Amino acid sequence: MKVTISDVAKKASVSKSTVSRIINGNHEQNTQETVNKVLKVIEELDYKPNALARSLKSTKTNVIGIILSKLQNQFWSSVLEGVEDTCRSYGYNLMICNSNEDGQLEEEHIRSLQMHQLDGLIINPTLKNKLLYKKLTDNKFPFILMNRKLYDQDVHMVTVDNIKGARVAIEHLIQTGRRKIAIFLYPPAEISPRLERLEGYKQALIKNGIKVNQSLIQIVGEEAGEVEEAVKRLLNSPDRPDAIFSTNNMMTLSILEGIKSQQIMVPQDLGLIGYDETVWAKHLNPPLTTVNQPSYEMGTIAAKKLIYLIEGKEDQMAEKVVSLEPNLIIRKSCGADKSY
Amino acid sequence: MKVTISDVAKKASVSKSTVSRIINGNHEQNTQETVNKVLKVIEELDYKPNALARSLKSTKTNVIGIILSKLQNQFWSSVLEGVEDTCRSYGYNLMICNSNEDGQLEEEHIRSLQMHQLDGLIINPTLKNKLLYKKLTDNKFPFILMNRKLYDQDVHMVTVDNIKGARVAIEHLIQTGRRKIAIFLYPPAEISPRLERLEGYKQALIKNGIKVNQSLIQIVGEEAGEVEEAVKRLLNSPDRPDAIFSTNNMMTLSILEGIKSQQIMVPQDLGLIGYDETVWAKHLNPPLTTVNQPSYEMGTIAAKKLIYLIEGKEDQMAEKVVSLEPNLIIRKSCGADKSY
DNA sequence: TTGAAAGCGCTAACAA
DNA sequence: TTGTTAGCGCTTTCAA
Repeated sequence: MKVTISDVAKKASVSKSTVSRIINGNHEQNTQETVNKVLKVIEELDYKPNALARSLKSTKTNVIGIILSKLQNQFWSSVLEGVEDTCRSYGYNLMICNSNEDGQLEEEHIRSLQMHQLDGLIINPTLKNKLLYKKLTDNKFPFILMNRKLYDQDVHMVTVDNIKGARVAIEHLIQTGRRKIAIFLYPPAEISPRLERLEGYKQALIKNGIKVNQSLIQIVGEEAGEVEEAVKRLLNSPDRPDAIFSTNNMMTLSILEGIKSQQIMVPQDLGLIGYDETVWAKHLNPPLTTVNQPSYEMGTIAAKKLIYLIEGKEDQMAEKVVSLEPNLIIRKSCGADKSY
Repeated sequence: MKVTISDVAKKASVSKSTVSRIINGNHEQNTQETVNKVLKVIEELDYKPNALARSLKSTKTNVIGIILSKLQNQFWSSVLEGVEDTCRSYGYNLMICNSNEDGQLEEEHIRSLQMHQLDGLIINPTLKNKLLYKKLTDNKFPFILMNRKLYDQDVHMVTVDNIKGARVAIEHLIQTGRRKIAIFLYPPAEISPRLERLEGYKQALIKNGIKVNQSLIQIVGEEAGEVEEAVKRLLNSPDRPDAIFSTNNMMTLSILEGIKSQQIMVPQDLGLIGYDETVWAKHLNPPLTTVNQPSYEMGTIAAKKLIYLIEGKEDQMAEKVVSLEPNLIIRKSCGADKSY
């Protein structure tokens, strides 16, 4: 049997309002006696306030939502941990959805989460239907976009400087003597991390007087095997590169696979830098040089931003668009460390 | 401005009950005319029913909760994906919490989730306070335990056969000529996957007439560096093993680290098998032989079980305790594949 | 075929 | 210091 505030009130011989005041900590005016009495009954009955009823009145649920895709990617599970930790420390619960990069699904999730009256939303947007975010803004619904930029709307975002991430990686390759550097990308479409990494790649080349060679820009599909095939093709072409820059951590594993099948040695014959630091990067053969993104911080910052927004503490909040800094973790795969 | 059922009713010149019937699909008795009229207004106003109010009446939220720890471990993110996919396909939302192996925190999460009137809970239990699960059972609160067994209570569980997982791994090592096989474990306490993996290890040895050597059973703490140290110590002791069985995927990376620092070759000098298949296992040097656990299935099964339980479809549900089968993925690190 | 009204469990304004 | 009451947005019984 569910125990409600009325049960507590009855058993303690007080009114519901008194109980309500006490469970909400507004008992400055109550006798210590009543407070103790009520607290005792709450304990005895193991009374748990119904958050639904409370929220219905207060129009505040203390629940936020997060819409992600590819949970299995370590980058995202790390972001999620950051969000979860922050939510807990601020007294919020978290609802999680997986959009799977499907715009339709993303829309359904947003709708469903709004029906549950969530206080706000953190989204890694699919960008398939930009009207979605526009509607949220129009409804004054608090939300934060993460990782991918929405260029033409003035919304809160937490991103990483992807131009810099790519530039630093490519410049490092150039400094250690590589000249024919290939970049591997999933189809950029309008996805800013992909576009920006390509941009950073080009900037670094141009700045160092190296001509951008279109055939070294490899845009590959996400189906199994496509990356391996592209690597093999490229390594056997006249444009064979002396280094590869991979822009995704899963993709890097496939690239390695492709390289190995060609009996090519990393880093002697080919330098390699991957995007995203992971637990396994340093255990690959050779240990992988990576561009590290502050994923956990991205989660904590997005969550804090959202909570400030919800609680009207815009003053405590950083700029509307936060851009985090990536950094290069140098190991052996890029060839800078000559101890092989 | 929030639009409520009253707004719709007013604008459509019908009563709230009529609107309610229509949004819930109970409009067999309504004129097609009224239905269309109301639907049109709902569209125009972009009306979204308030799930809080609805749930307050119906005492059903269509939200379930999951309490995990170590989200960053691929095993768990894969489980989570299974749960999420299943929830979506059955029309449930998912609240996620991280217990961080902290019994106190676990209790707070359960309490908080119950306050939110969740329909049920999936838990990877810390087992720090068994009364917690007892109370859930006493309250007839639907919940499923995952991965770790609760031995002395009759509850719903989805687990993997860890005795078998370990046995298969060890038997494979024995068959390929290893005799001095070490096992690395985090402190087992009452955690069934750890206890069972140790049990499977012993069973396999005994069955093959190999004496269990206590100094080859390495129980190591979870602090950074402890595993590496233990590996180094063991490899330089008189009891130096000819194979190592790692019982955790993170631990395996540390073991590899320790091995490398000793200039020992895997698998020539030392065979190695790790627990849990991961995206990176096949890319390690040498490619890692692993015991694969059906993690995604564990998630889907746990979620389905819970939903059946919530919806009173116990008949469609498998046994109260489901045990899944692990399988060995043979690569080079164990030494069976002699192509080195 | 539709509507009126009670009530889910809680909070808060107002009254005592 | 405490209680009474209205109402949050919805569903559902009962009546029309």
